[in-house]
Amino acid sequence: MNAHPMMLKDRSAQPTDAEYALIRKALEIISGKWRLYLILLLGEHTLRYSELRQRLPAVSEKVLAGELKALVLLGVIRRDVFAEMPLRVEYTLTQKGRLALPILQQMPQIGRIFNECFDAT
Amino acid sequence: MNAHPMMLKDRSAQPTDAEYALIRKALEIISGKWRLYLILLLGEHTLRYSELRQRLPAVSEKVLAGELKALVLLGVIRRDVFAEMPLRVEYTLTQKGRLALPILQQMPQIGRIFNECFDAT
DNA sequence: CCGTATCCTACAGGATACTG
DNA sequence: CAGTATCCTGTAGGATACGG
Repeated sequence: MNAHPMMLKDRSAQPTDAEYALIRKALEIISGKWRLYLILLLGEHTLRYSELRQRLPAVSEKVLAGELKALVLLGVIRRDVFAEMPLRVEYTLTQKGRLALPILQQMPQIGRIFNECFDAT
Repeated sequence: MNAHPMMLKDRSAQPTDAEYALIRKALEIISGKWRLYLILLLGEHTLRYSELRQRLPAVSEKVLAGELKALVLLGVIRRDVFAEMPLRVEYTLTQKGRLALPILQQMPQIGRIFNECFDAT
């Protein structure tokens, strides 16, 4: 493993596709108004669809369902259906999701840094 | 400092505005196709406008200038103008930017996790 | 060299009604 | 309960030409 994740050789180097692709993939995971928030919620407990809805009052059905589907496809979360009556569907972080979680949990800290009002030099 | 950045009290808790606001702010810093990449580039050296252009061949003038302006406004980077001939303009991370850098440098690792092909349970 | 100024398009995100 | 199916809108991002 390299010491520095963004190691470019010299000042005139073009961004390599490989380096940039990792960033794009990372952004795909967390981008959008709700994706990162969903991941952090599911980092604490497995939750059902209706429980997620309660925690995101502002998001529409279509969007929530779509984001969940996207996160499943990306391999961040898993969807488990229990054929009970009434139907129960639970969402849980995958192993990859749990691996990424410690890094993603630092994101609010970024927000904290830029809300603070100290010298901006 | 709390052990857990996203600590909700119980399962029926609504997301507090404060918690979600931190996430929104963090996303504002890194979202968009180029913002995070720009920050990581400037985490290595101070760069001039033309040097940034060379490293982002695919981005248009308007977008690059706009993203830089946004990052200045957010307090992530600083813009220094040197009244030479020809004109020189340099972009550098602010103190806040440097504070956030170690966390942001972990983002490519997220990309790496989800490019790997291991069991996705 | 270091950017604006215009114009344009696709798509993220939302409101609402309906379904297995 | 756990979602689709439609329809609609704003804006992020891009192409290109011009300006200090």
